[in-house]
Amino acid sequence: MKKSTIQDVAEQAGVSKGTVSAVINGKATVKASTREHVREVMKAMNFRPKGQARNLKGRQIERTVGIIIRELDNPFYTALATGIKKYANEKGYVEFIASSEADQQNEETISQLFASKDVKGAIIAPVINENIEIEHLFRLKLLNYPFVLLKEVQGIHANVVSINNLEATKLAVRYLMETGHTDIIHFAGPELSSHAHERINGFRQAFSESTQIFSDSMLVPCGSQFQDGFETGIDFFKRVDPKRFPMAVVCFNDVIALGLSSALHQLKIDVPNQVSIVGNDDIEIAKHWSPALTTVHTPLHELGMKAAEVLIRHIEADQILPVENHVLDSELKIRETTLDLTK
Amino acid sequence: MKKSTIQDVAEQAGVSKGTVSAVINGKATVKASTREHVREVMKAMNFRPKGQARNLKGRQIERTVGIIIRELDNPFYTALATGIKKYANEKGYVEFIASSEADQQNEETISQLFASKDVKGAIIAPVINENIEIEHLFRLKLLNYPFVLLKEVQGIHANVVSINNLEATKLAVRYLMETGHTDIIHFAGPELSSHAHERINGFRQAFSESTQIFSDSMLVPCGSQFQDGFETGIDFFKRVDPKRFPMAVVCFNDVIALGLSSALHQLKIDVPNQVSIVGNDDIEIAKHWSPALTTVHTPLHELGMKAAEVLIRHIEADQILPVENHVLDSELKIRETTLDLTK
DNA sequence: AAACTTATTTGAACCGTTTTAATCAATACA
DNA sequence: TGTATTGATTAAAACGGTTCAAATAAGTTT
Repeated sequence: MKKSTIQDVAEQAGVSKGTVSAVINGKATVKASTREHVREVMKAMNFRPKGQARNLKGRQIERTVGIIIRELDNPFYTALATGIKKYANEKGYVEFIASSEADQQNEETISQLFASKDVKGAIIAPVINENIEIEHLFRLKLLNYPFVLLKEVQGIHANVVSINNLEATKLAVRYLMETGHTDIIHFAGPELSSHAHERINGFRQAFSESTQIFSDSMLVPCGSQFQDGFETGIDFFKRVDPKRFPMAVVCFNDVIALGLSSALHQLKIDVPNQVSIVGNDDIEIAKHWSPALTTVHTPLHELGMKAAEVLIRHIEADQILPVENHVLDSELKIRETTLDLTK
Repeated sequence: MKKSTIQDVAEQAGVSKGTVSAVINGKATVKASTREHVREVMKAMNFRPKGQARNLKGRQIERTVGIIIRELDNPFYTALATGIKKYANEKGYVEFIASSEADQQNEETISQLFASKDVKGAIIAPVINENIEIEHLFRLKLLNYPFVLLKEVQGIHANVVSINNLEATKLAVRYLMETGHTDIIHFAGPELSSHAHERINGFRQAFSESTQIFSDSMLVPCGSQFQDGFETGIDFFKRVDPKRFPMAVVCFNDVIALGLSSALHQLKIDVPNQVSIVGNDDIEIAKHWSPALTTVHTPLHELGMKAAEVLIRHIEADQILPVENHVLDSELKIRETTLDLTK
């Protein structure tokens, strides 16, 4: 069954397209009785005017940006989106958020939808996995569609605004070393996550830049959810000889760090006196947790603002601007889950 | 400066519109050299084909729904959106999320944008305040645009899927009464929030349905953020005579309940032995908190799923369907922050 | 070199609205 | 009664692309 058009309505109602259009747009020129009649026909036919056609005529001055995040229920992304929003709103833009749920195909679909709906530009947290597909990004480039990636993607020359994950983890490890820790391990993130890999590399690299020696046994596979941190924490520490304390755990993210904290509490292992914990991200709850979590603050807000700034500049430029690449630095927030052994 | 069109590009490149179109769409029929040349002209002119015009021809089978939430960085809404997403994705829909930041004007702008971009329908968490504006909702109705409200709005007959806030709070109070509490107070939400009012009413009503007497002094203005709960908690309990214990606090939401928990911890007041706490919403962190928070579980997931189900049914119907109204019930989750005095 | 093929390109029709000048009808004015 | 005036409606021209049959160009075969 074909969708009805304004033409169909006009015929059915015995008036011209122009009149129907006037009714749709609430123009005062149409006679009350005609308006009523046309409205009834519209209802009867369940006629929904096509927005795309409506916008065609007359310049559209509307300002919109799209954001493609990877997970909806991850505070990491909502914090990021909040940063984007702040800058974008100041400039009069509305933003639409969509989540790829870490699926390449979804990312592609969404990016094409943004372009096809004349959302003016997009900020994309790209899905990264083994055989990464970037054809859709090339398609955007072909359309001169402005976009900013939140992570470098091999094979495409595009705007990037990103976090220095490597440096972030090095910051954590370096601090622990400086405060006298000699037994440092890493609760690592998901196998597939490139963030996780970068953080593992940061961990390694911190050792190679120090006098301490790295060993593979320092890497404990964990995950990214609270439950992962909790379970891995129980599993690991229930067979650790208390004589080994004090030791320190650098966690892939705050959420598993909190899970670990919870596990240690249950095992009656004292934080930070027996085990020091460092998180990563500095999510909202981290500073409210008891004990407050020492963590590497990821400047999500700044990341979002910067990405929005770059995007909007590119959207509004008359000419195609040169590609930009910005890397933001993290900052260590020392709270209550780390012990300074030099004191 | 007028935006360039495919026509401009064609003239500049010395080819026809059809050829430019073929280049844009990567058709194989165009000669390599021509393609290159046209691409260069496109770049030089920073030509961005208008998506709306591209879609005009050829049936669009695309499936999209929009969600208007009130706050981006509120897990309440992301949980809700996750529920919507689950159902919508199953049905092959992509969703776009936008936040009104509790601003009436934004809600209006966003809803019109959704309609104008042919997003097939919308789920709206409406902004409610003193002089509520619903003209934009009428405009949607005129367009036969399918939408579902997540809260009843006076003056408009539309689809609604909502939570029974009144009943939720009554559940909490009733439980406390049944377990022997006789000193129950309420940390109330923001002045302007209609949720907050409903919950206050629920609190009141629970008393009127019991033998205990309600008094205005039981209502403590608080807010909705962690910090609000913390500060109000300190302020209130630092001047409570310990002889008054045991007492119980029903909180507007989980976030302030956690803030209160934190405050009591700092004041060395024991939860639940001296003070029982009941939250509302059952956010993710509530069950991981120490002590785990007793709270009223708001079925956000179900709410989202139901709203999506109703919306998609209305989107896909040939005829205009009758308006629906669904109210979902909450459920009490008894954890560690409440003491049963009858035991 | 004529006759076929195949590779490119063109031009006109079309998509579903809005817009506006023009028409028609009804009423008011002189 | 003829002439403005006002009110409603219409018809045709946009809007900015896509599509596709037809035209043209380029290569191949005899």
